Amino acid sequence: MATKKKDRETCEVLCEHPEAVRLAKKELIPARQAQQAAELFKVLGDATRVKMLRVLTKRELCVCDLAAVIEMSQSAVSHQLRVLRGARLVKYRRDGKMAWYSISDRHVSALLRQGIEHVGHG
Amino acid sequence: MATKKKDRETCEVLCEHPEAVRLAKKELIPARQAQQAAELFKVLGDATRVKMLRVLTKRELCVCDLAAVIEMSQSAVSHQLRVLRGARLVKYRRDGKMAWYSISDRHVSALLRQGIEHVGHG
DNA sequence: ACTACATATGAGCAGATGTTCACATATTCG
DNA sequence: CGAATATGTGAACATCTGCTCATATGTAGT
Repeated sequence: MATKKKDRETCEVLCEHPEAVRLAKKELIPARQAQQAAELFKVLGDATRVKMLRVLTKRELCVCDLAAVIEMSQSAVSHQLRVLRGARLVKYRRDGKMAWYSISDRHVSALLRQGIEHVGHG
Repeated sequence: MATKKKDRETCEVLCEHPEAVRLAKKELIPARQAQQAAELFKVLGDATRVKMLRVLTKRELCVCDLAAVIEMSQSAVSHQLRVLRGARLVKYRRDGKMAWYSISDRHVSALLRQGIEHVGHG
């Protein structure tokens, strides 16, 4: 915060296309929304979490099984599940000692799939 | 690297659901593909870049104008454009002193829109 | 109660990230 | 050429991230 300077006006004044700037500014996404979207993408922006989410798209798994599948320590997986839970990308269900996780909803798996497909044919 | 330990076997052996693990492992996304998808999402995982891409979805802009629109220094914007260019998320066109940028293709804007929409109604 | 097991979490650390600052490059105009 | 302008980039810096390790929490069975 407190990063807003008036220095920007220098640029605005010097810019070749004040009209384009004015129009683009009106279409600019609100900072809060950009931040939220960025945070969503940031959570998806880790190979471990991508693998986890991909697996959880297909089937519900407990923490230990998930750790075995992606070949990471239980601790690491648990930490990442916390992140995924915080972003509401996974569903959580407790059954005795076990904690079962699965993908949160169709939007999440669609977003994930779209990202994977985008690099897949590249 | 070199983080692969045989400790994992402990977990695999102890796990309650070896069958589920075996099946899930077969469906597991290749590490390379997960890494690429994660890198794509990582690039989208920054509020400044989200704002930039959003603006560039609507119209082509030069660096200076883009800096004015999102109220960031020209240098910061240029650095981020380098990242976006590296990920092939933006198109680049040079015209004299100016460099014009716009969104790369429909897939990118779709992915971006989907992320923004996902947080938008939350 | 105690033990065994599944999961969660805090500290610490190495590596990545995003901004600023200073300067380099490149193009246009006089 | 030299000055002005637009953009690109390296270094330094503070901050964030994801892992490991140790330990805490919670649950089931004896």
